[in-house]
Amino acid sequence: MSWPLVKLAEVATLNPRLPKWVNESQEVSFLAMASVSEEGKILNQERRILAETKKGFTYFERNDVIVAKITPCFENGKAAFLDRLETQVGFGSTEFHVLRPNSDELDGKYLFYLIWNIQLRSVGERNMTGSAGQKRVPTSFFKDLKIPLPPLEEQKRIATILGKADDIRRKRKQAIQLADDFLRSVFLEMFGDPVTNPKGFPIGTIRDLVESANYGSSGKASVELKEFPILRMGNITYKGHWDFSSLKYIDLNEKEQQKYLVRKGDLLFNRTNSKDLVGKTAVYREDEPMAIAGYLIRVRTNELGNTEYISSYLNSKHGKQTLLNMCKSIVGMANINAQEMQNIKICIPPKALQDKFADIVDEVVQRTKKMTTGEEQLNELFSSLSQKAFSGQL
DNA sequence: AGCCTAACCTAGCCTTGCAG
DNA sequence: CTGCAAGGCTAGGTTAGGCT
Repeated sequence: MSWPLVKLAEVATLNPRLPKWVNESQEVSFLAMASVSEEGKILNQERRILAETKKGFTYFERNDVIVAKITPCFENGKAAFLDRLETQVGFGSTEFHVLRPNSDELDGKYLFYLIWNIQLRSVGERNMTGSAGQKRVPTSFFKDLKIPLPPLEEQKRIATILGKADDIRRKRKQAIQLADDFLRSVFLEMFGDPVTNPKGFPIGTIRDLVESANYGSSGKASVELKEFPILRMGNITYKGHWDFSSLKYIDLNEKEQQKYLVRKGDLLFNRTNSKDLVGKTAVYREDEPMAIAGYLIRVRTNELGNTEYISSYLNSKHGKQTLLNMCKSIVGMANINAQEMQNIKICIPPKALQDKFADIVDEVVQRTKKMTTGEEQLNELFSSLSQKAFSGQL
């Protein structure tokens, strides 16, 4: 059975105008673009008095659906169903479209999942208008959008099923976060707080643990497929994880391969970035070799150190603070060179203890990897579930 | 006249290439 | 090796011009 297709404009109001009854002294929730997550959630609701809200901001109400219109927020899935809006009336970025379902015909949560599904598939992309760098989805896209419209009760059923699938997906994400927290507490338990060094380990510098610290290749990275993927600063996340989603490539001769390839267990350090992001650190844990760009430093340890220990140290709260303090008084951009990085003070626990910690990290990482692939499968499941739901096969 | 939208502008941050 | 300038990208602010 497939549902009748109806123009969205017939069952919802698009970008409604501010009604007269709204009072200037009234308190409203304010949602900037950044307060809506790509998971379709509201992150924080700022409270403002309406009179202080500058003219031109977008008006919406509780139970509306808002969708980012500007690229890339649209493609990234910035949208939300405002059932938890803390005030009846809200304002937000001008880059939102507001969709207000007619309550007797269209369920808000159903509409949200429908729109979100379209967003994540970027069906709207070809309808975007504007200059190359600044594209937006025009209102006409939503006005003319034909949506499948089952009876209200059926819409609610579909929204509930999709909501549950979405919850499972989110819980999986939380589990991955928990693994992170777990490793942090294992670190603390094994080595103590690095500030107070309660276990009385000898204190040295990272240099004491390092065999070599080399810069990467300054060769130009190419989007086209070449012999080796090349890791750039964006591939290391702030938390010290890997994001291989946008790789570039490079060819290397034999000599360069020695210098610029990373292997399992190498530590990588981002030496140039903004103040907050300089010093992003992660351990490379893949089997196949990759190259590194010039603004990354490849660190290999000697018989006293394990890269997992150093990485966890630099990714700890204290480590992050240390890095931040090192690049003080530099505006806009910060550098920490290979020497300065090796000057960082660190406790030196026995190698066996560091190795034991690395084994635990390894085990947790392997398990998390399985969960991450599970996460991808869940994303696909959710996606195909949505397809089925909206075509009347659920 | 007032409203709305597409187009344009900009600040601030992030990346990258490259000179010394 | 290293620091830095240039340029790109994103979110969000402003404006011109068309429509009612």
